Amino acid sequence: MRETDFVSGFARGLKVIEAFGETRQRLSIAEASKLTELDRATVRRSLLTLAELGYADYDGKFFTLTPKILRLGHAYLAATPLPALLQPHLDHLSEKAGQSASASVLDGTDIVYIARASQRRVMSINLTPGSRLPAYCASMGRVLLAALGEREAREILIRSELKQNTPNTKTDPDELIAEFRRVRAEGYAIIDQELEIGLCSIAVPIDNDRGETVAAINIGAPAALVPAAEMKERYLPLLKETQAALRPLLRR
Amino acid sequence: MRETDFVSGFARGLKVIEAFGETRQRLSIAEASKLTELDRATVRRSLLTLAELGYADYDGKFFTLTPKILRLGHAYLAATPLPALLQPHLDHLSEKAGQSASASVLDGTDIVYIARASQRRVMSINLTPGSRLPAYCASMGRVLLAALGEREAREILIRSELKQNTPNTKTDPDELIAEFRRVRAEGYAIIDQELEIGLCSIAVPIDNDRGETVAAINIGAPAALVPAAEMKERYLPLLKETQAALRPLLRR
DNA sequence: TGACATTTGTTCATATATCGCACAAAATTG
DNA sequence: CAATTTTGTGCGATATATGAACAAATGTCA
Repeated sequence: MRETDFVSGFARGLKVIEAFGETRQRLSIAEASKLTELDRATVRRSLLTLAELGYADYDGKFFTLTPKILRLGHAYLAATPLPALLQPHLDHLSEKAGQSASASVLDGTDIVYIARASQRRVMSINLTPGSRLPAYCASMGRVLLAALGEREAREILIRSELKQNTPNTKTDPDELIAEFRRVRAEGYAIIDQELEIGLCSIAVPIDNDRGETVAAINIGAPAALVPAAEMKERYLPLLKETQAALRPLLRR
Repeated sequence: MRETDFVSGFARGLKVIEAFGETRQRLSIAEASKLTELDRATVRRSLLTLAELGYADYDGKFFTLTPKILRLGHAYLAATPLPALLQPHLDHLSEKAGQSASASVLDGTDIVYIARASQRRVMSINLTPGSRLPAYCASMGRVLLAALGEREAREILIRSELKQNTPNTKTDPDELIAEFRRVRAEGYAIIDQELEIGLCSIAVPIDNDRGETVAAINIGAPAALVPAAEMKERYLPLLKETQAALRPLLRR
């Protein structure tokens, strides 16, 4: 790509939108400038542009995003067949398991939820399409990283902030790589309260007809109700069933 | 705002992202140019910028959005307290009613879902946060338009494409305005298969402590199971309960 | 409180980058 | 294979980014 095929004003603007993501709903120009490491004048112009277009509100001091910004992400959810294709299968799976079922894909060091069928939410985490979790400590993340191959998986681990969320969290890259090898061999990943105390989950990959992994699906359950040891026998058959039902639908 | 406080390259880029929304997952440069009414060279630069940043894939012919684009919308959902605040109440409401419960806000002529607790999906519509429906024929839309006051509501109706989705759909502006008056007086709106045959819903406004309507919540049910006539007695008390529980939480 | 220091928002001139047109090349279509 | 559509690129006109300078607001400390 040539230098002139890049619209830096656009790139800067997107960076400004993402600056709101870090649990900051209101940003002053100076704050946004710090977060994005862009010049204050530049950030100001981006923010005023967002306000002019209705993507943000401005009270003279703080900018806040408006729901119109959801159009951008929705463009993906509406236009991509995968989420809509997975949804009814997740509903069915969730129904049969009596637990929440989700689907996600990898984006950098995170997994991104693209569909979800939830039973009553008992966990503190509120997950919807678009929600993100660190891949290294999520069952779907393990499955997706395992599908990448060792070198690429290791590169992502290096870029990840391997945080000890709970006493159970595995944070040693070599131990994780070994776990990916097991996941590849056995076809599923189980997380026993590595992300949050009280939460277990089990995931399997979703492959297209070429055998490429395009997503992962999982079932999450409260550890109090379903000990990690029982996750496999209770839910793996259901996940495998869903996996098999989806394979012929995923052409390309 | 001064002319020079507007970054048109940014605005053009956002328009390009939205072009994917119209159920088009793959766009060529020429297609995107037509949809956005932007010059081909401009669209090409925007698309290549998106690809360079990882928001889009490019196979040399077609561009597709990647899940990274969800970061943009998620910045809103994560940063705005309203969706997270509403979610547990919707879960509870959905549980008690045995039907799906949702929350939405107004964006132009559309309502935008910001949170949802779904029971098994029987309807053809797959709704997630970010999903949009025309306000004039949705129960939450009626509630939100009614809250605006007559002149503003009428302006939105004028801009709306008042489509006859089903034989039940009300499309006469004056009839709709009269209905808004009733909604304001009685505090709820019911839709009887105006959007889709077989789907009924009932909605109430969610006000903050100043009495400003900040969102609407609803319960949707299959007409086959719950006739429109029964929606009020079955669900209005539950909705009112949720509405009351939320009021003290919405300071500002 | 009031003086000083710091942070924040805004403006401006100018160097730089982008836009959109026109043309050429490539791909698609019938 | 000719006609049509789509894509890539060079260039002049135009729009934007930059960083310094200033003004206004905010914070700090005696």
